[in-house]
Amino acid sequence: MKLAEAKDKFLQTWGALGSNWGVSRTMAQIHALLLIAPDPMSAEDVMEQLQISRGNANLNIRALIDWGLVQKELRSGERKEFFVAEKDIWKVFRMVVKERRKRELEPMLRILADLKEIDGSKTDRETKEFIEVIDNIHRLAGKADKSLATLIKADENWFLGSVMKLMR
Amino acid sequence: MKLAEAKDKFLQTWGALGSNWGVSRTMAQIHALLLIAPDPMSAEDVMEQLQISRGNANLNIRALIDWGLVQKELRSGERKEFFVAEKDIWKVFRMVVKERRKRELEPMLRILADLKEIDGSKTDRETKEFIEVIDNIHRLAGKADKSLATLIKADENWFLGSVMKLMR
DNA sequence: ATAAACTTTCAAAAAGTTTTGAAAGTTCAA
DNA sequence: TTGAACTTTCAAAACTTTTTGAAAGTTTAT
Repeated sequence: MKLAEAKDKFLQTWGALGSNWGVSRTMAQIHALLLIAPDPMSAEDVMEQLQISRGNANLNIRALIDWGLVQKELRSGERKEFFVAEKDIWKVFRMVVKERRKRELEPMLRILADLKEIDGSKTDRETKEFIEVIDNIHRLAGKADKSLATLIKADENWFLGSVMKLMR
Repeated sequence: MKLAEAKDKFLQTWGALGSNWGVSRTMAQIHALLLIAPDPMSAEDVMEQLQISRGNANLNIRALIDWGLVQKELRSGERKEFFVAEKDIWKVFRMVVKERRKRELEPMLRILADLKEIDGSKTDRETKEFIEVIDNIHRLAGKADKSLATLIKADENWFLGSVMKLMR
């Protein structure tokens, strides 16, 4: 396989993966592009390489910065902004987990806590079943939340090393 | 909060969550509905409660069965099919992880292995950077794959218990 | 103050995804 | 067999998300 072909395949694959991870297709592609770029790229460079519009490029680069996956790099004497991706994949993974925990898990925990406050006799089957299910979900979600909080802070080798050893 | 209101809120919340997890909105709502139902429900029941069409109900119930989240239940003397959701949330979680591992992680691992086969001098910066990045991703993805394989087989208390203790 | 070099915004268009519902298919009791 | 009771399929419609591109905004050198 030629380099150009491999690069393209990687952009496509990373893009597809992204849409399964709450990161939009283009966002993931821009990230992929920056990941394999040996040097910082300007918005213009990104637009050209991925054949996307100025607005689209701008929007998604901004989102990547928001997620903490890309950083601006300014050069003295240049007005243009350049961008670099975080290249430590373990850090990227943690960033994504962190962001999703904030956006999804935390709101859900609040709602579940609310739902348990349902009033009425815990005697009829419907109510009983409902409370039981919500409670189970709430407990698991709580544990997951704590585990993720720790994972977010953890060092790669330490984490994967211990978990995998543990798992024999 | 009244039971009916709480149920509705739960259906909406679970539906929204689903779309972040590779399970379509309606699919997740049907799952939620079955989760809190004290008894098995027929396709007709689901259609009525969720106000969705026959085709939609059928398609998504089938998908849920595919994912292993819902099971058919036949009653002798009745031609209609009834459906029950898996109510053990930890099992549900494992099922989802298992399915996504198969659908996303495994194909990606194959592609990454391929991408490393790139030919050409590892001397120029572009090629070097590319191989380096792909290799890092491949290694992390491999570790993740192994960890997930173990998690899928693990028992809830054992898993969360040990990981959380470990994480202190 | 001006203009060149950029970045940001946003409404409209395109693309992608999900849902519908009518028609076709299947199963089973009689 | 037949037909009633269901389930499945699929093309078209509805809805959602993403992308575009032109216009507006910002910054900096002169």
